[in-house]
Amino acid sequence: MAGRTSNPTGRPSIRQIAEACGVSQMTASRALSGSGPVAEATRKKVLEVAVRLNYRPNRLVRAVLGGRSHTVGLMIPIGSWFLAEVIRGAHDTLAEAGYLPILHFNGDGPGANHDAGELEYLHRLVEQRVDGIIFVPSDASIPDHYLREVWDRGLPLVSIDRKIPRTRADFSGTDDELGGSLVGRHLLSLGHRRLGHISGEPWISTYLDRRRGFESELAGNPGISYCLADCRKSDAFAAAKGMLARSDRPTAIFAASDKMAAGVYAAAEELGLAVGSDLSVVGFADLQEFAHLRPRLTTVNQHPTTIGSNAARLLLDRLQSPQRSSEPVELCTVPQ
Amino acid sequence: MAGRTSNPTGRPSIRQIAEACGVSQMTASRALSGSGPVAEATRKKVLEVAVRLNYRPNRLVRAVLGGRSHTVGLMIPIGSWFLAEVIRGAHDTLAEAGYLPILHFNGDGPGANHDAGELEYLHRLVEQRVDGIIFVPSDASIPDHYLREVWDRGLPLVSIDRKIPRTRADFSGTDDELGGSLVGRHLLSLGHRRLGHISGEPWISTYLDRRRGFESELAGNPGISYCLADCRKSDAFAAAKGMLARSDRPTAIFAASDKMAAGVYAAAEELGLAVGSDLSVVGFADLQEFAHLRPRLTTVNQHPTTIGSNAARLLLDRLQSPQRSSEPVELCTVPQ
DNA sequence: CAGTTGAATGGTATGCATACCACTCAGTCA
DNA sequence: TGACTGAGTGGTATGCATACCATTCAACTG
Repeated sequence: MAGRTSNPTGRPSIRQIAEACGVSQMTASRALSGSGPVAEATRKKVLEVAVRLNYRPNRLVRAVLGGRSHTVGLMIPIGSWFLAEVIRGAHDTLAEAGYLPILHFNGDGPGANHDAGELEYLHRLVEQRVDGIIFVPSDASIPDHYLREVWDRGLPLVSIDRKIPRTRADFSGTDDELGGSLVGRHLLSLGHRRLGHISGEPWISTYLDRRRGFESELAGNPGISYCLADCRKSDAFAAAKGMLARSDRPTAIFAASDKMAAGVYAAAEELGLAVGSDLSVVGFADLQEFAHLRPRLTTVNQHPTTIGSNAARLLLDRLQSPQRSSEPVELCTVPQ
Repeated sequence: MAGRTSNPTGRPSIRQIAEACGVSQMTASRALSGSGPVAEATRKKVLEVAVRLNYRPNRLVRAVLGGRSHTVGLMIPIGSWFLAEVIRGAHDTLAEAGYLPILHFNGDGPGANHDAGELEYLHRLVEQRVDGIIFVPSDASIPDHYLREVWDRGLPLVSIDRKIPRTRADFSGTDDELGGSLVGRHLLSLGHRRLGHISGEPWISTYLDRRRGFESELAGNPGISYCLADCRKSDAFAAAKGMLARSDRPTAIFAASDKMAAGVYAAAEELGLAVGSDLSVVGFADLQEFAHLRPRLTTVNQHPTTIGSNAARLLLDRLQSPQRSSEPVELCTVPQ
């Protein structure tokens, strides 16, 4: 029963329906979209034939005609549970608004080479005529020129997790400064007076903000000793070992990410220090990957699904009221 | 310098370029695609103007004309590290072949209600004219009628991780039977003679195959005592407790997934049994979420990126040589 | 010089849904 | 009866890149 009609694509178009019913394409279109007067008998017949032929309207054509594809580009590498949850949040909010997310990222996750891959990916999304782009800035210093290119096309941009300077992109992430100060308050309230902080790449806003919040919280208190290690994410183990080998070693360390916190655990183990009694460790992110660390890691929840959902919301707002002139918007989740 | 031309979408089309150069659209098209003879001077001018106007070809139009969108629907809920890695693998392989993945899944992950959401999502992907669909069957028994609808449109389908009966879909997953037998062999070689197995939902091929492999490995050996718990994923804790409370409790338990293995750990802890000495536990999946279990969980690596990549490869093969008649293909990664 | 290449170009149809216009025909009112 | 309404329908243009055909004009061949 392969009663396939003879159009090139082999899929039923509105024309097949019209021909099968003996009406014009226009009438069929009106009946299907309910956007005009159609005789009841005609409407019934068209709908019935549409169901029988398993007709589905072509969103691509609508996109070409209307100039909106109702798709959004997600340049988010799925490298961690955190980003996977961001994607989930963004997807759900977009889907509810009738938008579909197109995933396209630099395979190696944040930190991969930009100028080669990422720019090409961006172009592919533009060629696919996405209505906007949600992206995670890479670890490298951001070559924002190509983002400007996208903005110049009138495509709204939302950056996730990290703010990027000098670019007209909205932002969705955690209130990192508040998060850092919460950690400071927490450790002080536990009675710690010798504190350490292991920060990340110093050009990433995320780490700077957490550090600022943490340090400003300590600043008001007398009798505090504080040491700072300003390192790459992957060097946390070495940095922590250096910090813990000192005679006046800190009794509590705030690691700017959970991954670094795991490095601190490892360093403590190597030096024969017991996390929990000899040393308190606080992380940042509440990553599932580290949920089984023992003793359990104290950490800051960043609500990644909310971050993703907020990003989608920001984008949808731009799409629904395109006042291009308005300033970038920042939407932060409250940590912990 | 908003020298924007006056076309409705506000984005430069090939016509803008042609007009700006004083040539026909055809010549511009030829110059840009390099698909015909163009005078060197003309080509240079067209390319220069294209760069200046920041022209990008419209893939949607190409899709409408050619009947192929070069997009693939990914109905894969990002609920776990495993599936996130599958998505990553599929993305990378698709991207390399010039295809873009469109993500669309039932927000609640596997196990969510099918007939309502999932069918609508499927229709949305069809309306977006994806060239094929990669999907993860849900926990529920599969109502495959709507998949048949997709297949009838000529869209290739690939199912991930779980085989679904009576449906013409290719399959990419782990060789679960082999995996199960590997676990059996491993535990026997360690000298265990009292073995337990905690299996999952009995209508999911994954669990059945692992169990079959495991049991057939034990079958040839004399003097083995074996007990089986056939439960839902979430009941593993209770099942393990029941198993371990018996006087002839097993010395080794094979849990059909890492999550269940975590349940076994918890049960052992509650009963005062030490994992490692009193009890050996083996999981299945090698999930990052459970990488920090102590003592370290013995588990079977399923190579999720390879599974995703294989799924994409199967789909691309179908798209490149559309012999619709050929039988479903199964591509399995070798575990461990 | 008629005729044949072939490079370089333009013209037009294609796909598909929809916006906008025009038309027919019944019924209504002055 | 002529002018009007409005439901129901068809015609055609729209967007944009490309496939295919037709044309021009130069440089050749015989």
